[in-house]
Amino acid sequence: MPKFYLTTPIYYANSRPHVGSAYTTIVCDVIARYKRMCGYEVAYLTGTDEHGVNIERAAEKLGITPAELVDRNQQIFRDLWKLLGIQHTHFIRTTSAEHARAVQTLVRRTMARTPDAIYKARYEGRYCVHDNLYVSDSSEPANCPLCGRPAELISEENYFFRLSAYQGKLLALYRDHPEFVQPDFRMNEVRSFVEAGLKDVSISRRSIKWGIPWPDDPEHVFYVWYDALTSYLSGIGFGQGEGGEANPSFKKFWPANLHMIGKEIIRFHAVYWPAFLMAAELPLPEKIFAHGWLLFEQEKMSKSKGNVAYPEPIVKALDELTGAKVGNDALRYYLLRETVFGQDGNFSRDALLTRYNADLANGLGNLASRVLTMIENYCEGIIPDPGNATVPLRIHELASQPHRDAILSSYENFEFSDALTVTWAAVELVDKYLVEEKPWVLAQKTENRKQLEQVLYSAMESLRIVCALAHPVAPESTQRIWSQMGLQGALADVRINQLQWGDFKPGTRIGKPEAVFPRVDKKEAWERIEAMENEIRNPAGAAPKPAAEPAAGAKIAIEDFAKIELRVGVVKSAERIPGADKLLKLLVDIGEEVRQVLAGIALAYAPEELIGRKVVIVANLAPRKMRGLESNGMLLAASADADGKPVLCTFAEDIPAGSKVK
RNA sequence: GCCGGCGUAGCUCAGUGGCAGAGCGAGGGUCUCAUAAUCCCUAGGCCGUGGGUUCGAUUCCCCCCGCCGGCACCA
Repeated sequence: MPKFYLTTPIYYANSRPHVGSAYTTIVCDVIARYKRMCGYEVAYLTGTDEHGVNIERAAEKLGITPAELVDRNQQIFRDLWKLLGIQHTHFIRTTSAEHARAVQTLVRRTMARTPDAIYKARYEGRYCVHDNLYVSDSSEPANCPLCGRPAELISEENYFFRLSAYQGKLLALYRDHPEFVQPDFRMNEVRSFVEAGLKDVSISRRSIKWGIPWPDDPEHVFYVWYDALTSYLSGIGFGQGEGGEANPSFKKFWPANLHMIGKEIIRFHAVYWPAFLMAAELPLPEKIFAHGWLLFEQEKMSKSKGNVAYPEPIVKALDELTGAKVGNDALRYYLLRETVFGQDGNFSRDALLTRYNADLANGLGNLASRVLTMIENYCEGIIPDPGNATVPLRIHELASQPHRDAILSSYENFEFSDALTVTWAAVELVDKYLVEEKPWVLAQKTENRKQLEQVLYSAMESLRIVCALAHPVAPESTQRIWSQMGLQGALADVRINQLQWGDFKPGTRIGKPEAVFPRVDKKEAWERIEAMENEIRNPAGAAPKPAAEPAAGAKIAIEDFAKIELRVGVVKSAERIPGADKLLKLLVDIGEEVRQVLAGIALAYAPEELIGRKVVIVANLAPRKMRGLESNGMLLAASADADGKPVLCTFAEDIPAGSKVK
């Protein structure tokens, strides 16, 4: 039996999952179910990334230990996956003993096989706590390229991975396997990133405790990305025996056929990860697919905007309002149907409810209902024998092998929207067919019996095939229709690539027809979802959160603050810098001198409107060069979140330039 | 600034060198097996602007405008 091994990212367990994580996981589940129906033995790994400063700090805030925090959060992930019908076969926690062993085994193996791949050196630089990312930018101050938050300054002895040595090998990999990264435009982005040159990366930390200890050097703890990526190995059994490959499950499933990720973490998967594996002399995964983001009502979801959507309210609200278990399939269908996979997509409750009523309730659900009712009423609930009547041409087209194969090929290429569009075209066609043939009229006269039976058989057989083709996306409801049609066993066991017209056995006794997708009132559903979302955002009894998240982490002493010299400055001149989008060159009078300060505020402020304004300057910041120009100081500005435009600090009353701010 | 993509009916998007399409929404009609479901008809849209190639361009090329992504850069 051929194998297929796919993974979701190992989700960071510092908070609960939103629809974005659910999206990735659902997509993988659809692929996993599809592959199983094609006869593959599937290993499907997901899990939680439970180490790092962020977890430490989040736990500290709640007054619990990191272990307690991640225990709690990983359970929320598991519960959600259960609610969404996710059939993962493996779940890895990075705090588990077997994972720790795997990480240590991997690094030992690497040092044994490629002795110069890992070395110890002093790291002085910036680290983004939020994204667990070392910021390679050597300028000062540095900010995280992912989230834009200021990176924290750290200086410590670290183990480094010699990524710089892998530029040529990675480029060769991309050249020989252009399918390695998908979609293709991502491959191009990755390639140009690597062509621009690679720096070595730190893969250990000394300053934190909450991590996996470095073998024979327990002062060090593994860098979170090295730790987390290794989950793809440990999750299926790596880490046993000499070299780590003794486990039969690992032998069977590695290398992964697919790492499904969001586009924001492509660099780690398409650059770091293959380099880590090359150094360890392990086979590389076959494919990295980076999908787009799910925007919420056209905006990027972000906690600070308060527009994070969670999956649970949608699923539960639909289940409650319909009195049927439909929410999960509705969400899955919507996510895969509405967006072009790979691109950014929009998540809109209104569109979801529209899709539910139009495609699921009025479409598939109603078709099942009308066909089953007619079998019940006109054929005593027994599937009729069509004899050797030819299949009506148009129906036959949709049920034919080329058509089936077109849908399967869409699944194969992760073109879920296409697969569903074509599958649902079959639903429409059968509806049309019924209107044309009018079985309810045929049933009036006994001489039409043969034709009636042929029509109803064709409709049932089409419905059977549609259910099978839609099963990976809508597993629960298609199974329910399957059972109502009198078909035995699990639809999941059907070999989707061997579907044949005519396999529906005449004489089958159907089950009791029952609405699979009851219609919902959109307004009512919308309000119910909204209410449940608010419940999650602001749990009853919980104190409302302060609007601005306090700078994560430990308090500083007054002496620390005293090191910072803040002064009032007056902007004397301001001009754009050629070649820079965001940067302005300012001359600022701070009393005893006029300083040249560069500030990244060009998107928010026109140069001319700044002249004469009183601003706050960090006066004792070390000079730094940007775009070839020296900056002597830093302008203070506030921004709502990572994407927000900066707003300058200013004064309501008058105050002379040079005054100290404290 | 560099690289890439996009700009088509109210909305979401397909699409091809030669009569501009689908779904949703809206309007009208129809059937009655069905979940007030199905099915049929109806949108006269400068296919972003301006040039060019061509017998002919929405589809090929160039400029411009607007939007988006990656890199660089940045609070």
